[in-house]
Amino acid sequence: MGWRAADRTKQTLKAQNDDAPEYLLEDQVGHLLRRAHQRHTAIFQANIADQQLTPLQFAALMKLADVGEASQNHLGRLTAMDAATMQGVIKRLIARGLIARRPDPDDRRRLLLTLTEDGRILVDVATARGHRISDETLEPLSPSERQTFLKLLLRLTD
Amino acid sequence: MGWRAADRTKQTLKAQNDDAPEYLLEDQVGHLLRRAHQRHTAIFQANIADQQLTPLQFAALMKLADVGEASQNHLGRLTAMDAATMQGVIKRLIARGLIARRPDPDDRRRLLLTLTEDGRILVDVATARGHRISDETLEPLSPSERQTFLKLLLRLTD
DNA sequence: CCTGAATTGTTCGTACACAAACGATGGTCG
DNA sequence: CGACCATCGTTTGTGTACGAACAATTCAGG
Repeated sequence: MGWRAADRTKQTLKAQNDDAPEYLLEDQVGHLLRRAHQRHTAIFQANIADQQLTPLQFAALMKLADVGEASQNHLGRLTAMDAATMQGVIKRLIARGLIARRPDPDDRRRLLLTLTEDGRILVDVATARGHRISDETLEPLSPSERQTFLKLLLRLTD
Repeated sequence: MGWRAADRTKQTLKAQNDDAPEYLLEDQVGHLLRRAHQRHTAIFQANIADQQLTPLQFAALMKLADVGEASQNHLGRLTAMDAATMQGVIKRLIARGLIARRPDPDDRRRLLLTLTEDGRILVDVATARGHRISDETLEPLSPSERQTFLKLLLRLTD
């Protein structure tokens, strides 16, 4: 169709002459957040003692150590994980014997999660690593910049 | 050596009485980066015109519109995607007819990628959406705070 | 020229991430 | 009491993310 070719010409000219609506990927928050998160997980992998432990598994363990006992969904909310995602994370942690699951006597829908002895040991070892990972992630910033950044980042988190 | 045992005791006491070495998940950069990224992708989903288009597919399209033509690996580097990840992203974009692939005459290992006419049309429509998505993601911050945040975030991105 | 190192694209396996639908259970309110 | 609705855990399907291994190709050095 003739109009198609005409349109394409116009489009090409517009793209060449007018760069007002331009979109630079490297300036977009989403892309920067994704890259910063990528860098953080790489730092995590390099510094966490246990090579099998992932950031989400680590978060679940630490939070469980914090609250002592919680149902899957509750722990998921505390760690910002989807129920379906939590399903897989918990399954792998149970398979490794780091957490245990027992039915809630007061609510037969719920499964209560607790750390096992091995889980508690791992948490003790990994806590220092966690702080080191956070430090190394923020290493490009000065102390005051870190504080500013974390304050602003928190406000972009619902 | 005596000072060693003394130090360890001091550490243990410190750990028991003082909760300085405690680990609060919600204060850790990695967790905050993850949650901010989650929130951004939710905003993306809600605001991008095409419901099938994902953030990564969008990034690949926009970058390809920017550079005109690139091999898979090259486009992957430009968009911070692993070669294996790029594989899947490109496959889906080709299946939807948004990009085309042809062999590089100068290097038979390479496959050159370009936008199709449909891809170019989608890019034109989605550019405004992309800016709106970035704005809405940064909405909790004031203009000067946004500038500060983006500057600091960029420095945490290798 | 020719052998070894590097690059390109592919596949496989594991682990998030989330929408959607499901059965089982629990609480509420008429 | 009984219908209704919310919540809990599970499964399925699609789409990132990346390490690892692979064949084909290119390139650099001797």
